[in-house]
Amino acid sequence: MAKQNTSCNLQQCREIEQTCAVFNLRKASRVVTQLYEEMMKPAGILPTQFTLLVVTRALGPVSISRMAEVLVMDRTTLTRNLKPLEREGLLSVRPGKDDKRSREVSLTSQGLKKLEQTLPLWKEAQRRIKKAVGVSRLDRMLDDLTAVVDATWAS
Amino acid sequence: MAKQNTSCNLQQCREIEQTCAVFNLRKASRVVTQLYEEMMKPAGILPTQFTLLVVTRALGPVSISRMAEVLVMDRTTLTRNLKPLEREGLLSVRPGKDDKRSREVSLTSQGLKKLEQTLPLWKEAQRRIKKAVGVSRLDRMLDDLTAVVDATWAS
DNA sequence: CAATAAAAAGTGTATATACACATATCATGG
DNA sequence: CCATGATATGTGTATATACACTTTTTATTG
Repeated sequence: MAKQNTSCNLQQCREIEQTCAVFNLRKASRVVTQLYEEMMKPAGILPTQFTLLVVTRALGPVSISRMAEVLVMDRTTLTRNLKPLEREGLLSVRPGKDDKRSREVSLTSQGLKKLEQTLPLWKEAQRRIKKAVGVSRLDRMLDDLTAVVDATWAS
Repeated sequence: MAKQNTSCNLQQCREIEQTCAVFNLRKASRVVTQLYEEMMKPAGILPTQFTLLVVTRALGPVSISRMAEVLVMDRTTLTRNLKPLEREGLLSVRPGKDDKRSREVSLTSQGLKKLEQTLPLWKEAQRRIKKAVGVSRLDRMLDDLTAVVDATWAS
């Protein structure tokens, strides 16, 4: 009897592709990021950057650490991601008032303008993906994604 | 009457955070990637790299373009992502036999060994996330992620 | 108050991602 | 057979991501 490889045979590798959480999450992220990038191109902003503007608007002047916490993102990643937006004058990052260690991120008037300009494009992207996968499925997935973040973060 | 900002007010920005597909997908990707990275650390391999080994095993000797297609990843991204694995001797990338333009990716014996070594760690990571969010929810999410990829890719 | 621990942030390095552009090879029609 | 378009890949550049390490400032404690 020819002995099959017991571990990591073809069948098993196919199963991994289908069931691996990180692979499928990253794959979906790539695809959806592409869609939003395409839609937001007229505004000259990337979806990741749009997110930073939105969060800055929501949190008001906010420290980098606090913002990273909300984004569930490494602090140093955020520091670098702020750079292009700072350069474009959409955000300002200034020394904190009370605590000289901290720096506070604020939306500039240009940043607000960009936000307003991008909003309809974001809405159109949301409409597209809703239409493509269905509202109920999308809502369910958003709910599940939040659950995954909360549960994984906690563990 | 003090006029509120009609667009991009605080309330709206909070709603964007909660409903934005790309933001929530990327956030979940970050968190889950961290978990798998942590679990796979003993094997000295990153989850993204583990995925490439799995796909190479599943597809056998395969061209870069074909592999990128399966991964739903830009071809040039794959080219770069193969580099560390090639350097480590886990994959080989050699000129194609028939078509001199193409290059074929294969798993080396070291690569197979690494795959077998990492598999139990991957399983443990899968177990962890299943336990954290529940099997039914995870299965449902994987299903939805696939649907999103298919639907978005098509549109 | 001085020493020391804790907190906030930045930098060096490495990987992941994709677009625009360039190069090499293959296929096809005259 | 050769010109031309299609195909397979690589490179330059830019952003996204996080870890290890460092620096600066604040808080704690003896």
